[in-house]
Amino acid sequence: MKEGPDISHIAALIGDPARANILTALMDGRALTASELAEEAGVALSTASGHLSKLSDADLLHPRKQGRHKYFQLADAQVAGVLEALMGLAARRGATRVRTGPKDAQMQVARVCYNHLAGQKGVQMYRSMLGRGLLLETGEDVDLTEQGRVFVSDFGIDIKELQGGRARLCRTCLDWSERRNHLAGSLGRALLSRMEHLAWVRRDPSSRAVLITSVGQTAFESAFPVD
Amino acid sequence: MKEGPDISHIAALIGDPARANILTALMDGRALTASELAEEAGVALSTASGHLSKLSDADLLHPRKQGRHKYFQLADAQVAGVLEALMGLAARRGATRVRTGPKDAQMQVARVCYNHLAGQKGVQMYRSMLGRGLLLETGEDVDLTEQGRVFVSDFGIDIKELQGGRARLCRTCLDWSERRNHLAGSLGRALLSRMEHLAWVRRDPSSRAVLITSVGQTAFESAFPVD
DNA sequence: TTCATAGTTCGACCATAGCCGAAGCATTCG
DNA sequence: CGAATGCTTCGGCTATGGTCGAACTATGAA
Repeated sequence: MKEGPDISHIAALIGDPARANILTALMDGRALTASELAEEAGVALSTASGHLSKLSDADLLHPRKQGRHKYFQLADAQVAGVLEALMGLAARRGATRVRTGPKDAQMQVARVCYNHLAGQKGVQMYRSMLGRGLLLETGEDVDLTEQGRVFVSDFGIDIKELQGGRARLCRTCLDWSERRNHLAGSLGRALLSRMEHLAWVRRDPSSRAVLITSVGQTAFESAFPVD
Repeated sequence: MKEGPDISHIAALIGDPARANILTALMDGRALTASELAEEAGVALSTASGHLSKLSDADLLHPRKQGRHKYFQLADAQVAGVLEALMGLAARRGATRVRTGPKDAQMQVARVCYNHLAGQKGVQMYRSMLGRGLLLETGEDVDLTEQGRVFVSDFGIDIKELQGGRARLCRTCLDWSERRNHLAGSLGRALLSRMEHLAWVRRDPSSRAVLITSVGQTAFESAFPVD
């Protein structure tokens, strides 16, 4: 006896029905707010808040505050893997998910966030760059790899000039419709600007929507493919 | 809400410290008795018995009665996989294990159980045959594959003759020192008898120990290799 | 500034379930 | 046939922890 007690500790965290609902709701990698998770779990907000603290303390969740919201995400792929394995054992399906997002279809596809690209296309670009080794994700923040610098230069962007300013080159921003990261920072701004210049995209003057041209459609997909 | 509650149910089972101790003690695939598991978990036998029922009801454990003992084993590799994944997350080590087995070293290596081979060598033979597709394991019981029939015939055993008798051709028997299965049944008996005839082994007349000859040592390893 | 929304903390309540010892079966051994 | 061992069931105790509403803090909007 006196063994490592931690497997039981973690399993006990997952073992509460409310917490299990929270975790399964986050299984697809999105980030949800405390209120949404409370509803998902079927408990009061105060109760959910307690659960979310425990899950975060145990490093199963990764919380971030954005404005007056607090978004929660699974801490990493390993956590998702454990949940996956448990689901395999449980062999049950039918978790209902919250479908959340903006009403306007076009805004959901692509829009401007401050001055960089957001929406499905923004997330796609981020994930593509990450998956192909152009970006390095380190906890909260993100950076360009050497390979990424080459790619960006080839794209027609002068990195040295960007780094001159006070703004951070790369930053992550949580996409509020996709609930995933996309790229912000001066590089994010430069990429959108460059795509406008190449006539890949056109900004709708009356909204934040970004329209993708037919030439841009093809070019974007080949520049930022996702598996 | 109203989601599949089962991931929480299973996780809650693993989440109790006593049950987690029981499960980790079984992680290496051995089978242990209720009493041993009670000690391992650090609880009274009555308490452990309740835990073991719950784990068995949820199909995490596979119980078998043998004589007046009741042996418990992890239900399958998937269960072990989930525990493994949880341990990876918990990143803790140091579970102490019960070291159990007969005192006599030679008996532990190889001995006769009824009329078939038991001990390390018996388990090795069983696992080798299973791993190489000669044996088919189906729940409680076991059977020869077509490939296995060829192998056994080549070994000099007349299968048709064995099948004539009332006894079952293949049966599993739980090895009390290794706590794993080995092969019993008329085939198990025939294999031991054949190995005696080939002078691979010699039975100690004063005990149940089986002595392996030097020629047998080599031959056995090449006939029943394990990775 | 004032109001509304999002989240946290606190206090009180209460049910679940883990725990043990004692008694009851079942199986083997002498 | 007892006697001993291994396990299960039962009853009663206790504590852990999940739950909510209400009060409080922080951020953003009007």
